[in-house]
Amino acid sequence: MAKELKELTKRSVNYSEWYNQLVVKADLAEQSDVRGCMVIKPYGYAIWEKMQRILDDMFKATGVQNAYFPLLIPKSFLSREAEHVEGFAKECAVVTHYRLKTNETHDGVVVDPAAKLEEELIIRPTSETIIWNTYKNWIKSYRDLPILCNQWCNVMRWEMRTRLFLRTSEFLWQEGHTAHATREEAEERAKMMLKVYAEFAEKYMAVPVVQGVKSETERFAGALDTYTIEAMMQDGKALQSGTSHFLGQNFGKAFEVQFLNKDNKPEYAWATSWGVSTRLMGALIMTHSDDNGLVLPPLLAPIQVVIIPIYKNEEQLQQIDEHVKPIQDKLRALGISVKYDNADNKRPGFKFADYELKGVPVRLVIGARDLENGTVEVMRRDTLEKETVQLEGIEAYVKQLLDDMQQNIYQKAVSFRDAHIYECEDYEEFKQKVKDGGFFLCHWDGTEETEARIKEETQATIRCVPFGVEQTPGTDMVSGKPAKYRVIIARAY
RNA sequence: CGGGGUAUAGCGCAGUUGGUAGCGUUCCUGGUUUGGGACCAGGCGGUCGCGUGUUCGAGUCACGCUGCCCCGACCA
Repeated sequence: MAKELKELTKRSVNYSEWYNQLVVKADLAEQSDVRGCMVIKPYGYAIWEKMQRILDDMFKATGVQNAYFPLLIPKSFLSREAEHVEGFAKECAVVTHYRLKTNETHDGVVVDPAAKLEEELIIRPTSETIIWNTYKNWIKSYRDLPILCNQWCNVMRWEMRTRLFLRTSEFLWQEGHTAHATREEAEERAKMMLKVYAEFAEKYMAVPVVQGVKSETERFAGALDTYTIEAMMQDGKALQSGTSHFLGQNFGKAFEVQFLNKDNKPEYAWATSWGVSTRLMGALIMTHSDDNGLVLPPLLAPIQVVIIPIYKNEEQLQQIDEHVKPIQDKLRALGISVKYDNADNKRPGFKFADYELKGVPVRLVIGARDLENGTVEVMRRDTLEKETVQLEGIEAYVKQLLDDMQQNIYQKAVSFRDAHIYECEDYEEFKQKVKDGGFFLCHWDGTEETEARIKEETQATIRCVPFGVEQTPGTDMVSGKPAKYRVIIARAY
């Protein structure tokens, strides 16, 4: 075990491989035998659960309620909205039969051809269609609006190439779907949810994000506007971490969702949808981790503090066991999750390395030396600094330390990102620099041609038109045409 | 679906001009250890991806198939 874990590739050598090994060795997830699918292991799932719980509370604070809609979508639903079907058709899993039978040699099963479905069912790649088909029955009057539903579920998109957490055929996510009486209200909701995502990313995940709006080509299939949060990974590539779509009346019209307004006139409902997925786990891992393994922000760490005893014999261990109990109780009283690892089959050095690999924020070490002096050794995962402190008041010390670490991890990520955002006016210079990663603030003439050319020549794409950036008109670096504003261009996952 | 690689023990690998399977690690047992990934001794574990061919004989050679990995296209 020991040496096997030690062989974590350095980030600088091969970022992709480092990421893969980290996910597996930190016990977060592994590749399933099922093509393109992922097994999320208990430790990884514990982080996802924490994220879910926080997000869920944030949604509810804005009036959203949870609901659940079917996994299977009749094929015809998907074709109601032209752009939507165009966007997803190529990656849908299709259910064609409902029964198996034993084969002729009785040593296996085959699909029963007699059980062919009249209309094929699609495993949802996203639920706009089935939800709007349902909303049709729910919405008659302006008094029925708004409808603010969210569902936690799995979806399936048959991707060509998959990567743990970042892109898997099946993934877990939440998808919110709202219906409104006015355009303004829907647009406001779409922007509101983007803010929720941004706040969650920065406050809890300690992942700084750029908020913005997508260009037309990068827009969600069927949306009028797609708002996005873009995070920067440690290799300088962008990761689209959450999106919120203003869908206009496209789905209202496609599914004939009409309501009578105050003037007793029929109108189509206005829609939004928004989602974040287990991809956020990828963002979390790639933003903070180092060559020793995972670094978790305290607010999301399943284990915030691990206590490790150092002992020479059984008697000493018992002494330490007794000694640790009140410390554990005091920490727990402050809402801190603590694990005391007095397992006898692993040596301290192994435990140190293992909990670092798993990103546990704080480690307390207690040995004979500490028993005598009334002290404890404290190690913080973000800086790997060790310090010996008095046991008296340790709980307050740790509490403060966890708060500091949350801030420090965030600040570190902000500094990294800001150091890799460049304003760029020259296309040749851009082509050179973009290979090494980073976000490039460039003037864009707004044409698809320019966008396509950049993508083809550099593999970089327009991530978004950023909010909160002072925009001045300029000249497009590719076409030389006038540009109204700057966009963020980067290579992306 | 293109371009490149790879397939041998749970994992990571070696295997020479073809001669009948090996190393490291994990795991199990016992003992000594324990302030940064312990050591010693013993043990379990393999139709060499699948198929066909060449040969007295194939992990090794030839042909076909399949899986996986990496790089593109697609995408949260």
